[in-house]
Amino acid sequence: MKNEKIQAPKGVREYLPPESRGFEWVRNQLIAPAKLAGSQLMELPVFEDTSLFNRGVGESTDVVSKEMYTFEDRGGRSITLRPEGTAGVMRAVIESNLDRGQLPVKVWYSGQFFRAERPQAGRYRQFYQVGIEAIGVDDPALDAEVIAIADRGFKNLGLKNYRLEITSLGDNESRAAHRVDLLNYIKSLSLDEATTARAALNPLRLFDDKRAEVVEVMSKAPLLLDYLSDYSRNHFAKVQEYLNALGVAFVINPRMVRGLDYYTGTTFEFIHDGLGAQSGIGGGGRYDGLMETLGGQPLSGIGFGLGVDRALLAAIAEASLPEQSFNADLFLIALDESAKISVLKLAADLRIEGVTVEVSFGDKSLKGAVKGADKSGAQYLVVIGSAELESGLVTLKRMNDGTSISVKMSELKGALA
RNA sequence: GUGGGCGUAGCUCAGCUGGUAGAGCACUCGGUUGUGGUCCGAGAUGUCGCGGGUUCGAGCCCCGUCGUUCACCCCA
Repeated sequence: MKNEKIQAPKGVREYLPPESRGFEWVRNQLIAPAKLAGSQLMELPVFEDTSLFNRGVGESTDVVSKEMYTFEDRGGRSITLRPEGTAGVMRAVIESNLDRGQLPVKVWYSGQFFRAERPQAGRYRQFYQVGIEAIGVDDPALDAEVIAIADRGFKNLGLKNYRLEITSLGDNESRAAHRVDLLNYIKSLSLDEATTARAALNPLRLFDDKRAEVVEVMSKAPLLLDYLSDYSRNHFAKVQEYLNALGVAFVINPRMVRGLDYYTGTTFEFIHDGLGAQSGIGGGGRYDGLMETLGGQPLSGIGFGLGVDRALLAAIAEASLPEQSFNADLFLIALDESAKISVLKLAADLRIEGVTVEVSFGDKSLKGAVKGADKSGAQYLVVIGSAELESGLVTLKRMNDGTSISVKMSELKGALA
């Protein structure tokens, strides 16, 4: 009776060797600019009280209304696997009073997020993001810096075939004025029921509809950018001025819609053209009311989330992923049982010195073991048997050209250079 | 939640108008005593996703189901 194999849950993307090297590299490259800018790590739980997302992300969003992994724990509490990162950061900041010191609070995070969507190219039920948040200061220069940090991350990957789109969603005053006119405009259209329902939840969402007829009528709809208050307009103009000064290329997309309700003011998205339908590789924006909504001080903040899975796909699409082969410096083979202890000890000693050493295991023939050394990509090979143990001399073989020299076992490290 | 494509050896796939399965790569062993890559030889491996139906006979046809993938919706 054979046991059935267990598969990974639907929609998860795993990164196994050797591909995991690319994933690791991409994640490190994406977050490096944030560290250079003074952000510090925040390690957060992957599950939170469900109400955090209901309140923070917004009940009207698809993310909350139909894509959350929500379950009851053994104490009867409603728990949700985090679908995004910002709400959790805010919760932790408020809970631990991190906003009582020097502002802005600057943090970064990295990890898994979960949305119960139908999987697709570049869209997974468990996906990886790196992100930053800068909380407590409403300065357009900070907006520009945050955007530039994200842009730098993508440039670190060698990506070229992407664009940065920005817009401003304005302050409450701006949006209220626009909303009246937009709703009136939408009312004048003859839209189907489902679309009208969407518009009632958030009229801006209609700008995101891909159907040709909807795109057509919405092209004449009033744009939020034309309703910005003086404060918001000046703020947005400053952001653009700084981005230009920093040499960060962008286009203004007045119809940009984001899927989370907390965004206000500066909002941005990075779009890559080589990924199929799921083209967004990162996005973010300012959120004025979020802290207060979650029970904290009325502080503004700005942040972004970058999709590691999609950034990796983009790097692969652009062939910008560097060769990430893992090469040990040295490969050791024990010829017989009597040499095993010496080999293990030698490997351990060399590793303390910072040398990467692999050891052959198992009852392989010498030929098989050397073949293993070859496949490992190790630069050098040493075989140890009774002769070596007696003389203290080993044959150091350079694998790429097959040449070898005789060296003292105690001087191996120097010979590896 | 809706729709399309695809499930055959570890991987990539072939398999004619239905006659109880194949290639390449990878893997293991060998080609004289303690040294890989190339070459040569030998070898192991599949409940053809699963269940049912049609048929003398199904990898191939039909139905269902599960998985996977792409797209809609939405988003990283």
